[in-house]
Amino acid sequence: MKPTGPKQRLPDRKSKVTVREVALVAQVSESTVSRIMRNSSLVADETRDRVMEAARALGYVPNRIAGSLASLDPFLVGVVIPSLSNIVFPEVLQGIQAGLARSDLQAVISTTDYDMAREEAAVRGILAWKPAAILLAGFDHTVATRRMLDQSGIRVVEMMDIDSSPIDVAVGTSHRGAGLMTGRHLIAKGYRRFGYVGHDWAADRRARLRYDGLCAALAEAGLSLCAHAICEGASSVGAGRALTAQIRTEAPQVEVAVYSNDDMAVGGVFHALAQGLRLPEDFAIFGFNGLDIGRELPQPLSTLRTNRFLIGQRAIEAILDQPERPATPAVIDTGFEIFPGATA
Amino acid sequence: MKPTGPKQRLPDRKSKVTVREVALVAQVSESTVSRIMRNSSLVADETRDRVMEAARALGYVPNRIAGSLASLDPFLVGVVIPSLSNIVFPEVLQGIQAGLARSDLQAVISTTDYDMAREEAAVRGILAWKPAAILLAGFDHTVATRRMLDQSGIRVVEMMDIDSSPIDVAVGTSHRGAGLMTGRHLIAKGYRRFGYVGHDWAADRRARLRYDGLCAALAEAGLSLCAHAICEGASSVGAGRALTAQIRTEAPQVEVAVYSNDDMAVGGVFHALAQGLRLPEDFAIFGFNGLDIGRELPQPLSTLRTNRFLIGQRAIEAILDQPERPATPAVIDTGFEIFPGATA
DNA sequence: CTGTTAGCGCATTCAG
DNA sequence: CTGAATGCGCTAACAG
Repeated sequence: MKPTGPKQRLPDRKSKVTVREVALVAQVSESTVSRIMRNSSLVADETRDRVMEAARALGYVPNRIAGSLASLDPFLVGVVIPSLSNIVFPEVLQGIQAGLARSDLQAVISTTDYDMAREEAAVRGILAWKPAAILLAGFDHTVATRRMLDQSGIRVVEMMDIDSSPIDVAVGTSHRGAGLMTGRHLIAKGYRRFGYVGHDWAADRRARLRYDGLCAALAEAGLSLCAHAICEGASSVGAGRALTAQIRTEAPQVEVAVYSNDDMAVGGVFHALAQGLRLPEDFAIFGFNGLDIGRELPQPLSTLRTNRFLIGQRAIEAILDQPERPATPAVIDTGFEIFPGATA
Repeated sequence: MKPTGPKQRLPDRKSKVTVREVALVAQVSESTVSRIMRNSSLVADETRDRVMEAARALGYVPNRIAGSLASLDPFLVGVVIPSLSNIVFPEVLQGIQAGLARSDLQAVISTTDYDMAREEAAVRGILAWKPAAILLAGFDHTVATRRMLDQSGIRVVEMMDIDSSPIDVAVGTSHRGAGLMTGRHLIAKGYRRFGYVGHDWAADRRARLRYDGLCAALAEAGLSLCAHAICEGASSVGAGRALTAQIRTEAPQVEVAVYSNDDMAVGGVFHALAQGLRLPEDFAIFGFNGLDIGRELPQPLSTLRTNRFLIGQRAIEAILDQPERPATPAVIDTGFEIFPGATA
């Protein structure tokens, strides 16, 4: 009982099947296949079925490289972030992926290791794909990067921070404001002797902004920091733990330490735990970010919560809502809030 | 003193500058520009300089969409991972970015939320870009995904796990082996009453493999688990903490609990800390992954370390070393090791 | 509703 | 060493 109809052989591995093959099998023109693949209406159902069947049988996958070239429509969005080891960036990426889910855009992602020259290379490489938009972290870029971004005419989102003037649109929160709020909150709680435990500012300008805000708050109250402990390199639980030990030795009078972020602060809590210090009576700790881990500590970490997921999501929404670059730069503030916790 | 030569106006924002414009300005043919932009040798230095200058002045950015179409060379590599909220995946991405740094490939990244249908869509979307390779997590794919992957003929790397037969190449470690090693190690240390604290297996098959390995090790010694505590949904410090409280109540005889991963285990440590339990005398805790956080706990977490960064890096190296899919599937074992710690 | 005709911007033969 | 021609695979007007 062998069927007599034309047997459709499965395509060889790697044999490229294009609109042409599909059109031949379905007995229609290439344009018709193209229309159908792009859900263009105005196609007879019967034709559509025939074409879809042929496409399925052949395992046809439309070539977006060709499609994008022909239509000049963008199908990619570039993302350039400093790193993935700081948990906040994966969180931003989650928001980006969530925002992208309802569109047909895909993300090309590069990391720079906080190196502006690498950022420049990444931006150049991504612009070559004619993306719908490019998302970056922060406002520090080389002049060449800035020039490329500007000339590209595409939408540019500077994420995380809103303390400078954006090229196009900035999405994030005010880190100086966060520092200020931290200081005022702790002063209101009665603290007077402040310490600061931080990591390298060269790489992390936003940590510097928060520090500045904190100092401003102290100055308002006629106070100033009693002690500093700053490590080289990136923030980490280990560094926070070590620096806390150091500051406790060098400046035992400090009542409360403000940390550059929650990773560092968790290190501080671990030091306190290991030493049997009572928090916040013997020593108070205040972080920044509102990481999940902080909430699950034996005593929840006092910190200032920001929403990194929202930053990524809003960034995508902004470019989806308005694909053309507007005449004047905009700022989208994703805010922050004090999380009282129990360590300060 | 106005120069008389032809003034080169800076291009308008968005005015597309192509090889054509550069060729016109530099007084050469488009082919010559193309050669130079691609570092092809066989070009006179003088010509090269003239062209480069023109390109720079015009702010020319080669269009990779067109380039890729014309040359049929791939410039992208696709990455499809379940999520970014589990820290291990950003770590894998770090390795991927590191591996990519020395190549001219860029990564298109999609997340699936552990949904095989979304994985299928992501794979389809990425294959449309004709990537050099596609990197996935695990071995569970829809038949359609498998078919596309197979027919694409490109390199396919299945990451994380090496407990099944790969389509092309698998890079990761044996999770069943890890579970086995965990059980044997703890039995050798004298533990006899085991509990298990885990998260949802439906989403995380590797957790299941580790569990199976653990049970096998217990069976070898004529033992079996005294207690289970499993939560719905993803792993988290909070869940680990809550389930630890539960298992301590329901099965107080348990000497040691094996956790599905370090996030859960850290939650267990926090519970112990909050309850004033002595680790490991009153209760012992063993994790999986070897996250940084575990090492900085007041008592370092006993766990089994894997190297996620290495998985990503090796995956990229594999495809760079051998761009053609080999005849027979391969396995790259990135290994694991016991980290003794102090909690078990 | 469907087919035909032109490119998209570049890389790649080939000639010179 | 350089230029002219051809086409990558697809979409976008146009006709019909």
